[in-house]
Amino acid sequence: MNFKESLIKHFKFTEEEWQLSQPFFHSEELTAKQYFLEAGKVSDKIAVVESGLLRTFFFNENGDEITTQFFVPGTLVISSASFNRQIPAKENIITIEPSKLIVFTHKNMQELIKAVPVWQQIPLAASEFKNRQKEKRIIELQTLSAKERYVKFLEKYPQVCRSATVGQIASYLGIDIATLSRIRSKI
Amino acid sequence: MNFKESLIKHFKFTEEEWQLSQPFFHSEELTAKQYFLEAGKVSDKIAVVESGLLRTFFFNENGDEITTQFFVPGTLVISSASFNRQIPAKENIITIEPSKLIVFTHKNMQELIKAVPVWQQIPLAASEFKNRQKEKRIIELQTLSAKERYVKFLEKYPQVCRSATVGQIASYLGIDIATLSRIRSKI
DNA sequence: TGGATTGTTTGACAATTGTCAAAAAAATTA
DNA sequence: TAATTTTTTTGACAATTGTCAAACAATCCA
Repeated sequence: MNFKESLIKHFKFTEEEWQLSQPFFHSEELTAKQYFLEAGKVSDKIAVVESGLLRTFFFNENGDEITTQFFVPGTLVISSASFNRQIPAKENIITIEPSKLIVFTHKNMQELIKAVPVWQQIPLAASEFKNRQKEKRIIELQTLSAKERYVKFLEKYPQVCRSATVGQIASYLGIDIATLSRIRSKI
Repeated sequence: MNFKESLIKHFKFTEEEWQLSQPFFHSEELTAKQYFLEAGKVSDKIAVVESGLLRTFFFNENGDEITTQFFVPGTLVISSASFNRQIPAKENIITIEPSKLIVFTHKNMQELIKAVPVWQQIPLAASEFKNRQKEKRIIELQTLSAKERYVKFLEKYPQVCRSATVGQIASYLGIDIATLSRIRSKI
């Protein structure tokens, strides 16, 4: 299901509303390892992934990269804190693979909501969806062993396992890279 | 800062808007260990904590209670999944101490938004706030050792440490109860 | 009050996970 | 392609965390 179809399905967009909306967003293609957002800058855009793969990361006090999110096709790429409050981002968002995105700038998003009222409901729905995702992730980190977390990750993100490095996945799961390598060798 | 003051400060409520809003919510006092929401039921209300302490928990496959959130004064008590989508809750919300709550029913909340438009912005703001909270919690679970998580918890929730049991805090931090007891004895 | 229940601590030990270093493999680029 | 860089794996070992069981302490009511 692509972006248009899911708007029609989940938010009852009409064909007309879809047509009216189009001028307010655009497509962008990023090559591998290109930044969508850099730490320290104010995020002025969000995007829906059409194809490819992205991740969010920051540097911890030891200078190690900590990956906190992966963005697969169909998901919303956003730094909530930076985009919603227009403050500098603490994290980076970068492509892992070449990716095609549907991009909404902060300004266009505001105008789109005014121009096509059905969009009013989207930010809350998106925020609540992210909330439910994070809640699941919290419970996994809270209750599962390293091996169990990896097994669930494999099930949920089989594509990511092919493109992301062991180091990226390890930091996402809160496991040491050598430990994850051993877990993988036993599966 | 109480509930009224924070609406005025963060959402620019006028005295009149506050007065108009009052008929749409009410105060409730719960004794210790009283349920605010039971797993399996559809949540029909949310609340702001005036005083006291609550927690969310569910049972894992071994039948152990897993505490996933604590609600201190000033915070919003909600099961997002159940309240927003009106589906049965997977988790319980229960008081730890006797608590005083400002309660909004699902029906009243809808009417309040219609009657006093300044409320329109609240659900999104609340959802985004919860998102930022959860993001912080994820990073703590992902990057900190058991001891570090407990130290941060102590700083953030000194009140909770006094009322909650070691078992509740341990499950919240994803630590075995005996291990947390040992960590505590060394601080 | 006293008995029962619930919660906490502790010991002995086991399992899991992390650290450091080096080797092997894979990816990048000159 | 060859050289360089990055990533992954592996070994030896250490530290952290979990398990099971028992003792101890605190709380709850009858």
